[in-house]
Amino acid sequence: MNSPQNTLRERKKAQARAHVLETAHALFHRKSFDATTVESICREASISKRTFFRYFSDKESLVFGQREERLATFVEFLAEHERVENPFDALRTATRVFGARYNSKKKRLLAQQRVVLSSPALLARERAIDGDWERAIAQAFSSRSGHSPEDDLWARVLAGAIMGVVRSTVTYWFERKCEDDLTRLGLDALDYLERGFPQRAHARE
Amino acid sequence: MNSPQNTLRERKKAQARAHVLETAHALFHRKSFDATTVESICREASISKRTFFRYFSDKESLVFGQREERLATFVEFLAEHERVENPFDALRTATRVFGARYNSKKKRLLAQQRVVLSSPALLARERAIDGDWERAIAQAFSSRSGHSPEDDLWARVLAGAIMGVVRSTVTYWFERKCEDDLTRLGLDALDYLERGFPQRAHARE
DNA sequence: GTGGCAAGTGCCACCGAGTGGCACACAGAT
DNA sequence: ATCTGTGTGCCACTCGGTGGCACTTGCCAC
Repeated sequence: MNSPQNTLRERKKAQARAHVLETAHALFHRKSFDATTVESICREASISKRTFFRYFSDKESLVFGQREERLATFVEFLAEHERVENPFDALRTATRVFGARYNSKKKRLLAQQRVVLSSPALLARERAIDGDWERAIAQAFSSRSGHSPEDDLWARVLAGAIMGVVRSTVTYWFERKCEDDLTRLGLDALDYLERGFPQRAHARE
Repeated sequence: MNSPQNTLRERKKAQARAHVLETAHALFHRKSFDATTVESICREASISKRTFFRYFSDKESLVFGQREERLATFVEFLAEHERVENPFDALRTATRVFGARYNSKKKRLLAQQRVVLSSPALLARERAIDGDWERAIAQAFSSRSGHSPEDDLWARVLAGAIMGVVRSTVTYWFERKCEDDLTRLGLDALDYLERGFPQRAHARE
């Protein structure tokens, strides 16, 4: 339909965008996100500030640029699968697919996460993005059964729990340098949700 | 130890702070959070901008001022109870206490939520604050048993799930004008976590 | 090719949030 | 009455982000 890469205009645009992104991340690496001003990025990339904000809506979207597309991919995937599988099976399938995908991108993801961790604003934004995912999940599950308030509540609470375990799992994975198997961690977390959280021994005396 | 309200200085200060808060919320009500500039608040409250930022670290903390204290209260409560109860029982007790507290403050909470909903920045910040709660919960549960990585992961995933269901539950409660019994909703959500999420009938054909 | 059109860019002035610094005011102790 | 330290006002400044306008440059019709 669109996303044409053929005309010279489009190619130049994409190239310029990529160039800005590259220099920006180089600067974030050298200094930190907060300590890097938009102006310095523009200087380095030989672009005007005004133009920068035509490419990127935010300074923050230098970091989270691809997330919207990722969400779209995920929503599509989920809508596809929840048609034939029950919610948890659909999520398990998603975990396998996306877990494998992330497992193979460890280096890039770790570098990105280093940037995110360096700025409170980015951490906040990350959580806000989780909210979008949560809403998407809730809607997928809510539309599968009737639309009574109870079903709606059930879907939203489940969606909240899912994003909660996903975020904490991924954070754990990052902290351990992505050495664990993300798919395994994710599937375990989903089992907790489906079958209930097991009690730990009460080790205090 | 501290929090002295006796000297004239302190009284004046507290009064000034309260006055700013009052006028600010009045303005947020008239216009919206984003459409209200700090300067206009200062003008209305007869205070200088510089002084404003000595009272409030942020424009946003005009809205979220009490949350830090709430978190402290909650953490204290949780630390107290997880010493003698298992995690879920402690959470159930907390749900009863805090649910009752919130149920009795519906009006104030709804007004505040109206403000929060009017600004994406506030919604993001709200989620960031949830992150603080999540960390606090995870730490309380993690310190109860050994500190093996597995226990740690378990505690953090549970904490993520808890905040996920709490947030979605409270959001639902707000959307329905706080007409439901918050304690009941909260306890149901906790049951989901402890015993697993029930399957809904597959209503599609 | 040439000329016109529209997309893309640069520049400048501007806004709003937040900070640093300094001079002044004022409550409280002596 | 005076000294002292806290709190306040004011000013200038930084940084992210926007509006507006002039200008360049790729694209397309002729």
